[in-house]
Amino acid sequence: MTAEGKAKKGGRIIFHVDMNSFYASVEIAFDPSLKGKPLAIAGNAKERRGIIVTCSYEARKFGVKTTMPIWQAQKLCPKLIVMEPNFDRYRAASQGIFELLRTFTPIVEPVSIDEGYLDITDYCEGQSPIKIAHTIQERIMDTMGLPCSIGIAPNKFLAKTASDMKKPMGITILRKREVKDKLWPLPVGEMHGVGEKTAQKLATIHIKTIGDLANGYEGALEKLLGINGLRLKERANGIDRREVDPESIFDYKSVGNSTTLPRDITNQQELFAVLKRLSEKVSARLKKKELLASKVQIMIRYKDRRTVTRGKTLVNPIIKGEDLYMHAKDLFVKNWNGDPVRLLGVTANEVIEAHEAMKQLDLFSYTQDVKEVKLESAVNAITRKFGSQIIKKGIKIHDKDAASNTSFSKDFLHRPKDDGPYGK
DNA sequence: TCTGGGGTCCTAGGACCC
DNA sequence: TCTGGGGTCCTAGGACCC
Repeated sequence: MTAEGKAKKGGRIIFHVDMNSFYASVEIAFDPSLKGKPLAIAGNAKERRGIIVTCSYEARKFGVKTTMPIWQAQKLCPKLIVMEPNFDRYRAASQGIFELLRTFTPIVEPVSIDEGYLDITDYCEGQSPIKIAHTIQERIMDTMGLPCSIGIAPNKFLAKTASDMKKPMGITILRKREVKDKLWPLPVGEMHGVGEKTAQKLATIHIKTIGDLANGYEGALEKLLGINGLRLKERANGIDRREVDPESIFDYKSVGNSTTLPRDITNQQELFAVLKRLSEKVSARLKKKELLASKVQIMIRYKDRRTVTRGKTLVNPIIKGEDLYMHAKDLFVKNWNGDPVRLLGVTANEVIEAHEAMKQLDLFSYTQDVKEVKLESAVNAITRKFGSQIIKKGIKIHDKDAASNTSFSKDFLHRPKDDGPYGK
């Protein structure tokens, strides 16, 4: 059947492109002398409590794994080279990759710094999907020196599952009719969307494999896992109706920063100082994205890892560091029980677009560069005049023109994907 | 010497209203 | 004497992912 025929029938051709050991690969591409050596990227490399974020395949041979504490990794591999992450470098590489991907189809949905979905159904131009996948893989390698794996399937779930099956530099096709043979025999915990807790719950109703889940009784699944139980059953049967959405990247819900302290702290002034620093960080990121916070939330994790979150809704949306700090501090003093603190976090929730808010209210012309606008005073003026509710209601979330100008501006601060259960 | 930091989505339970 | 029932909205916590 031709690509056109498939599209008419409703069948899609979805790619999932997944960079292999992304941070480590970028470092190696940047400094080729690292090639062939066991390399690990670790957050907080100098502090205690640092963990491995990602590592090269050479390091994996020693048993080094993502989320492993640094000291443990070094015990397994004494020659391990440990580097701190260079996020700017990774973001730049990521931008290059997604720009390249967009030359194949405009329907590209980045899901994190190192992976994304493509819908190439209407952009094959007579070529076979597998040939296109090879071209993509080669181009990313030739132009940036970075390896990736690609999954090809009729939907997102199967494409993602497929990209995990062969690493590094794999290309895997997963057809719906192959689900029974290739997925059903696997332990249910290897499915995307089934973590440790869900796998434990499923075991209580004797669901151990993906096949068990695919044939599970819907009533029991819904009782056990809610709506997610039904969704998981569908996925286990190879069904996933989610579309590849290029706009989803501009849909921010929250912006937050948190930090695990080098040691547990009980001194209130010290904790205030940390909250202040976090508030400034969040503020800087909000300003960069031209967003305002309608809610502020803090997170406190105690020595025993018990974690408490507390938030409040604001009358007027805020963006300034001092404002965020004021509310964070207030939440903290009202909710801290005095125990030693291990982690603190500050998050801006229910963020709204300042640009859109202002545009909507016609206080600024459409073409005016927001960067020239004195955002804070403008926002204060708006909220004084109209109140935050009006701003919220006036927002148009998606705007193609605004979106294209800020292409790739989304912060990709996620840990790159570790090679999954099928990884070698 | 255990276990980071960035997110999203879902749910239970309470407040409130009629 | 022993207290409705439905709906909505909000908050905090949990599960999951990269």
